[in-house]
Amino acid sequence: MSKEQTRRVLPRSFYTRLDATVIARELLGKVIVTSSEEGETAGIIVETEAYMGPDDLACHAHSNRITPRNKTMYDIGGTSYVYICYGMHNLFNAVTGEEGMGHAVLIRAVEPLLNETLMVSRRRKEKISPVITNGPGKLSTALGITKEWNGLDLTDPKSPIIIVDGSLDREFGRIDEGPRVGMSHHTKNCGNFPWRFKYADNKWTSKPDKVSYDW
DNA sequence: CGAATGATCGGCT
DNA sequence: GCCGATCATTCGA
Repeated sequence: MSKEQTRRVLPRSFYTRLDATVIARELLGKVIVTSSEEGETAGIIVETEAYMGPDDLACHAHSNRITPRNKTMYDIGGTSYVYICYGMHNLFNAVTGEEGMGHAVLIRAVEPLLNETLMVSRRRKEKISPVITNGPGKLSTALGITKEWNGLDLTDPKSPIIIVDGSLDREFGRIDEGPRVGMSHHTKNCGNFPWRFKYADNKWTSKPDKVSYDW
């Protein structure tokens, strides 16, 4: 990563604000940069979901419960929270809020920006297409994110994973809001909170691509 | 210690 | 659209 990009790492103050839905929205268009021995890769965030602490039944931090898995969710905003889902997928979140709050933003899709070749090969595919990064598990594979990167400081330029303000000369258009994905068993209340954010006209977003309240 | 459960994905119909 | 893979994690006995 260039010196110029390093200067644009999102600062702590970006993450420690309230609430997570604001940050989830503002993370759209920002850039995740990862580095490993394999090389450097980067993607533009095009889809996010907010998870908010004790009152959000779908959040790992609901009811303020603390377990070995979710404890980094209570760290200060700007920390990475990576966990294994369905026994095989690494899901990447940016912790938000102050220490102890248990808020985070899940990154659900990115648009490849740097080193498509490495991302395609990590996904064991032949060519670049949205299937490389259009899901939370997929983008982690493409960017080389594993649970070993849980608890890292996303605001430290020396971290293997950081989020920068790409200052991209791009117009991303309208933002869709809708219910979060995978909430079918949370129909009680939190299931239909409109805490999923995505660019309406970007082909790199995940499925289901329809934003609906028909349930 | 055993059973149940996923903030998913990919293959198949 | 449906379904099985696959296992870390959590919870209860």
